[in-house]
Amino acid sequence: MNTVRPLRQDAVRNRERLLSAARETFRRRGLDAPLEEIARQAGVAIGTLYNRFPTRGDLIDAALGPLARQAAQIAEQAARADDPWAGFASFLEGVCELLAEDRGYADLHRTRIGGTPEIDSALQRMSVLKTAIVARAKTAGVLREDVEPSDLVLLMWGVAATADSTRDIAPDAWRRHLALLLDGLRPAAAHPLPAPPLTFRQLRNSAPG
Amino acid sequence: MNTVRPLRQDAVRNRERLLSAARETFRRRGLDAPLEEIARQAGVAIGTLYNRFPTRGDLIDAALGPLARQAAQIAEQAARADDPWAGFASFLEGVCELLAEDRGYADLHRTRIGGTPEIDSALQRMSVLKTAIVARAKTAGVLREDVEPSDLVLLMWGVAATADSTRDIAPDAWRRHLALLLDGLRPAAAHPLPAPPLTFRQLRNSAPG
DNA sequence: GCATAACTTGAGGGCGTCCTCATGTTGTGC
DNA sequence: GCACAACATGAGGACGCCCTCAAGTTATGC
Repeated sequence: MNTVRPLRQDAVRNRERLLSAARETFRRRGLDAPLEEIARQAGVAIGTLYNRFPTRGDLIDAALGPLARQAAQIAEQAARADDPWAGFASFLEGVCELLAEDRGYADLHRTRIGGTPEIDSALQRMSVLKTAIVARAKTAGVLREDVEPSDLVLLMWGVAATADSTRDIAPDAWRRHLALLLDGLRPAAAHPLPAPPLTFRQLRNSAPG
Repeated sequence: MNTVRPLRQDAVRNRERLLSAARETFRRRGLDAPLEEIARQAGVAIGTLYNRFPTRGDLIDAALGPLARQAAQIAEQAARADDPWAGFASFLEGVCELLAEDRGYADLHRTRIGGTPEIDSALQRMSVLKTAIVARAKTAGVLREDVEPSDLVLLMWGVAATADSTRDIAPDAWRRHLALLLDGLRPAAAHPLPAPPLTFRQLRNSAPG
């Protein structure tokens, strides 16, 4: 349990540059973007990248931590909203906005790679808040009773997919998709659902594709 | 305009095997599956594959033609249904079923690669029928007025994405997603939509990802 | 059966990406 | 300013995939 030796100044600078390049590249190309491109954009040799971040996961964790925190913050704000429906809707809209703007975050959201405590705890916190937001909306009678938090995950994956396909051509098209979904989530619209909701276990094991 | 010389018998057999392997592999791995895997599964050298199908597109066209026809058939049946809503819903459900079962068809649907007349005309026919199905449901008053055929494309992409992520773990999860969407498409549920629908032009230029 | 065109084969060059490591460079503490 | 640990570098091996082509094999028509 010895103290971590501080980085040398040039190393700090290069780390900064790498993170900035990683954020940008992951945002545009997703989490499986070539690492060599990130190094090039950072103006640094590929070896330096591997020096600082031995695995892709390490770089992802360091680069996307802030985004995960931002997502948790969105959930917190939504949970505190005066109107339960407005809170519920703004949660979905806020997260989908992140998903639409950042391919990297969308990948993270889908595959939950996060190994670092920072990301894990942020995602955990968001998950808890999501459950609370759903519960509050249900008891207020503004959300249909038969939807579960796990459904929201599926729906957000769907919105992320349309956002992905239309990003370059109509960056707001996903809002239409989401609006239709929201209308389907209101109690007035409810017709019986044909399949059981996903369990947490199922959700954990899905989507490495 | 000379007649095409018939293939040699062994060539015919290899072609058959290649198509069968391609259907299977595309179904499981999507349209960018390694061609070498298809050749291997067909029990044929890679050169033979390139001999018969010079480009990936050629192979896709030949392998997925039947599926495109099947999709058009689904649309035809849906257009002929007695109940306009049932027809509309069965169109979405039928196409989504294809998308969920076959990653290759989902890719085709997203990227519209088809160069062969067979696929092109099938997709074309489906597009026309889709418009008719939407129109009929609207005039019957069972579908909200502000949705356009192009919206259905987006929604289906979304369902395909969730199907993709849950295929191995809960093969019917997408039905829940679709059911929620359908509820959002009913006139009773309608709240104003926040963005204009995609134009055909926009749809054509989207999603090479 | 034979000649020949049709077909098959798989080694191999090209490419992009991953990751390592020997070598060279630079910041830091004394 | 020196010495040394910390760091940076980029060539290069490994891998998987693409696609070609010279050489070998086989079906087909006579």
